[in-house]
Amino acid sequence: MSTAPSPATIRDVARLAGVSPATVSNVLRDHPRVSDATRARVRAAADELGYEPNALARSLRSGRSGTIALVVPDLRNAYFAELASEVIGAASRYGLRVAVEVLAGDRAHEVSVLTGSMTAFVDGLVYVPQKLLGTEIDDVLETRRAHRVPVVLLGERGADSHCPQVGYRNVEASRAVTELLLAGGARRIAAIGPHERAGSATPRLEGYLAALDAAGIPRDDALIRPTTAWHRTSGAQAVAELLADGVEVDAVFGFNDMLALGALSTLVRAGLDVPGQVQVAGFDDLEESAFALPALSTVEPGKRHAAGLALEVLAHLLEHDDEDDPGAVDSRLADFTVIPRGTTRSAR
Amino acid sequence: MSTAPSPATIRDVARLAGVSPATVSNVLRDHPRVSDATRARVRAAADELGYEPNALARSLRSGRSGTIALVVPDLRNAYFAELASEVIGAASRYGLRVAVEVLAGDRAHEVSVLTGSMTAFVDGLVYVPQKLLGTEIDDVLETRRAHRVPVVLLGERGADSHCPQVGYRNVEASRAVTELLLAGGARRIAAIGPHERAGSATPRLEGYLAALDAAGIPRDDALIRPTTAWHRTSGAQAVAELLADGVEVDAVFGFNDMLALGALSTLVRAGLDVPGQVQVAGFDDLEESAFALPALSTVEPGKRHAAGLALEVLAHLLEHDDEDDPGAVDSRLADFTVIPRGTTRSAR
DNA sequence: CTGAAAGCGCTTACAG
DNA sequence: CTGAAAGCGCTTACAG
Repeated sequence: MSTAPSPATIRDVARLAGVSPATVSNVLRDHPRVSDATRARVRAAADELGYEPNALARSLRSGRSGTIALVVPDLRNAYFAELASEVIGAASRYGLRVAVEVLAGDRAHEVSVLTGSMTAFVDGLVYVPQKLLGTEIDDVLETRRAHRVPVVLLGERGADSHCPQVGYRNVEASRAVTELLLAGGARRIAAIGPHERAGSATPRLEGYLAALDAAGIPRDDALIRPTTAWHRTSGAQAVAELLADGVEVDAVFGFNDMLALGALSTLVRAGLDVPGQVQVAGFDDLEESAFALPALSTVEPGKRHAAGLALEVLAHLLEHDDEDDPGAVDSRLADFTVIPRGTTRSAR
Repeated sequence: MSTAPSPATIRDVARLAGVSPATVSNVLRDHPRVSDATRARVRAAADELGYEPNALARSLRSGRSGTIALVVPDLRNAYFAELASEVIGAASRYGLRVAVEVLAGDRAHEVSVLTGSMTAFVDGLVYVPQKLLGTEIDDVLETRRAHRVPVVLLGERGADSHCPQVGYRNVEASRAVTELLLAGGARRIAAIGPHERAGSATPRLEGYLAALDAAGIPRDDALIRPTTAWHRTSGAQAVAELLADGVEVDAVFGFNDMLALGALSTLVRAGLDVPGQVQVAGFDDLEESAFALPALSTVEPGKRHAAGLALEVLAHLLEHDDEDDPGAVDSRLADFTVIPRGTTRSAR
């Protein structure tokens, strides 16, 4: 107690129980072919010594840790926090633990997280790329592939990658939520959030335009307000500029809930009636959105579904790590749900 | 390329470079006593084979992984998400990676996260307890201690534990924010969030009562509204009940920002003027709070400071793992800042 | 049912 | 400056 004791090893337990380390190992992993008497003796010895197997050694020898890593851009962003919770939930259904690693940095940091660190200790990876794009991802993940660690991509940035991917029906969901606005009588819908970079912005713009097109409404570039940062402040500012420019507008579609929430706050502060004068809709269905005033209409893209699909694919790869054709891409899309709330007018 | 290649090992590199594995190891860890010629040959061989050291083996042998685990209750809760980001930032300043593990479950799950899983692969632990209390924590962490993995507790639940702890000045901060309400002219301040269970509720109630006492205002139990869940909905409901009960109130102190935000939304929906008729203040300074309408007055308890202190203590233990007296408790408290915003009236 | 041996892939003194 | 040897703590066939 006074001198720091070395942690007990399997050999200590074996010696105390009067058996071999192999037998201790068999008892501890519930191997059937061990006599009850031996089993009891080993258990007692292990208890007495407070023995806990060294997970590092076990993992090195067996090649399995029972844990996967989830690599996400940023937990301060509620979308990723909620998605992470879904991934953790889905993993537990497969008996897998999750270690979350956060990127929140530059490209070099993203590369170092993927090549080193925790990802080296895990059996598989669910990866939501931040700065890296399709083919770069494949290059960086070469290391993981060499070590037989399967990777599943979650989100839209991995387009050209050879990794299996799970994503959302961005075009369709975006179109559906735009149609909710149209059904409420909107004719001049601002789109907040498009940009040129890879990711969800392009398909969401496409869905928005498709809805307008189907309704016979021509595209008006004055209503399309680019923002690369999809934060609350960007949404607030984009709408403030829209109003300052004197652009006529009767609805706002934020490409994610944060943008929509920022837009909503600007509209309310400006004294406009939502949804009377201006309707608002977002994309993501964050928990917070239900509590906005008025409650934000949005589309739930299928976070839980996507997390479930990602784990289904990953669990499959974990089982059949050697047989698969490395070129085979297994891509799946989650189901979405439009959620009308207080910021939209109900259809007639 | 067609048959899955085994990952290259240090022996493969050694063979190709015509040296011993020990030399390869020395080159890769930038050991100085290696000739430039050998160094170049080893580097070339490693590149050619796409060699990446097996972190598991390295860690087993060297006893260091360069990663710590952060164990937190729930990432959906913005407070923990923001705290996690601060811990990650602080760790990077010590050259440490962070693997986040989420509890979000029952006691048994909390125990299993602490004893097994990723915590077995890391050099140290920053742990924000959820269900476990002081002495139980020590029992569960016996395993980590045996393996010489230092643990630092973050938060208020570990009171009786022998682990070093970092926390907030709950009483003082709570008193200071209550005094902000008093300075704005409040006399009937509701306290939302007290409960009997371990944690921050008790000291925050104490701070609230101390402020009232100093101002010569008697305690009124009708204004003290217990809630165990510190969510937005609980805050909204508590205030709704307060209003329904016809209790006279001119200010609300939510024991965290989520409660305050819920309270604020109920007040605004009820048509009350904030801060004209009722002032509101919270505790935590979540990013979201600055964007409420009106912006929420609150107290920043020192999340970044606490994260920095936790890492300072942990880094110290990592350096001096054997010399320390296991009974020594190193507790530190973070500095707080009162943040007046739109939900309080400025003092005269 | 149990044990001796080999080995997972590294790093660490220790010789030379 | 470089290499042979031992060993981190386990698990895994393989004998018996």
